[in-house]
Amino acid sequence: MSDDTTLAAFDKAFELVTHVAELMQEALAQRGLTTPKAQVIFALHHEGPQVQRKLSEALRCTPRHVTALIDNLSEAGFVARGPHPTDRRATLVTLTQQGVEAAERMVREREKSAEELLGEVPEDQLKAFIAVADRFIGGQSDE
Amino acid sequence: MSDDTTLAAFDKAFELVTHVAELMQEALAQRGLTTPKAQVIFALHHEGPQVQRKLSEALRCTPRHVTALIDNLSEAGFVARGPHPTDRRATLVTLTQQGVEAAERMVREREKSAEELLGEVPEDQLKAFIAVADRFIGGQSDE
DNA sequence: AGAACATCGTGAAGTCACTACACAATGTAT
DNA sequence: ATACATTGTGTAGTGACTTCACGATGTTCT
Repeated sequence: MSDDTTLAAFDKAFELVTHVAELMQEALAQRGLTTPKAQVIFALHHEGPQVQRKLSEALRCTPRHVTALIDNLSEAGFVARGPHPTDRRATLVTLTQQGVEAAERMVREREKSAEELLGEVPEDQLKAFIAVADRFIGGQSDE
Repeated sequence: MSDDTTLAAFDKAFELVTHVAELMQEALAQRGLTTPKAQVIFALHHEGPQVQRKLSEALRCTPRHVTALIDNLSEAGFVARGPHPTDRRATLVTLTQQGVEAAERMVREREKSAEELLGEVPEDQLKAFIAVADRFIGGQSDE
């Protein structure tokens, strides 16, 4: 059947992964960020201030590492620690003004990049892309 | 309003990247490998025995790191160091039997996974996927 | 109330992937 | 023969991330 195309599409997905991962890291590095740090900023941006424990779940890393991440981000001025209103063990992490601006800038750049890269692509192609991507994301057994 | 679809496709690409990267790492970890180690094995598999310097270019990492990688892979039995026929400074890295088997197994699994995941997808959708992926990748692919 | 236990964040220490620098051995050019 | 380039590796360091132990606080149970 279309085995060749199937394989080509499969390989292309890996190529895409490599390439996009690289692009993303470069873009973030330019702003002094790494992927997990950006994840923190995004999490705070659209979930609001959060406790570190919650962030560690969102990033799927240890609470200890979140401490380090927040140390780093707060030193760089993106976030700030504050007291939790009811639980005095917890600290509430909030985006600073600079953090909010960074988040918004990244959102705008996402839109700009999407338009630049895919603006001319016909809609049905995009939908096919999404459909195939969902195949990857959907069914899978790691065994 | 293909803008929405454009953004959706863009975001989907990132989702795909995250997901596939994870899948790949899990699959490799099961065999005691990491991404760069697997790259070494593949490079040797379809380029034949190579000098470390060459591998460092293929992996775009420092020669020093290749040394560490090969130390590791050779300890695990996947590759072996041998003398270079003409240049006595260089060592020639070769796949062991176990290394060859690992490479072949991974190739087979790639085919199996491709079939499982994308086997039922119509060819024109796959082609659209590839076309869109190429938009991301742009004008350049190394290798 | 007090004892027992769970939870939040962090210090200390370690692993792992990776880098920069220095260097000995070898190859190449003049 | 001298000078320089190149191959691989030791030493040392960074950065992301983990496990373990602990003090401070919150919760529950009698």
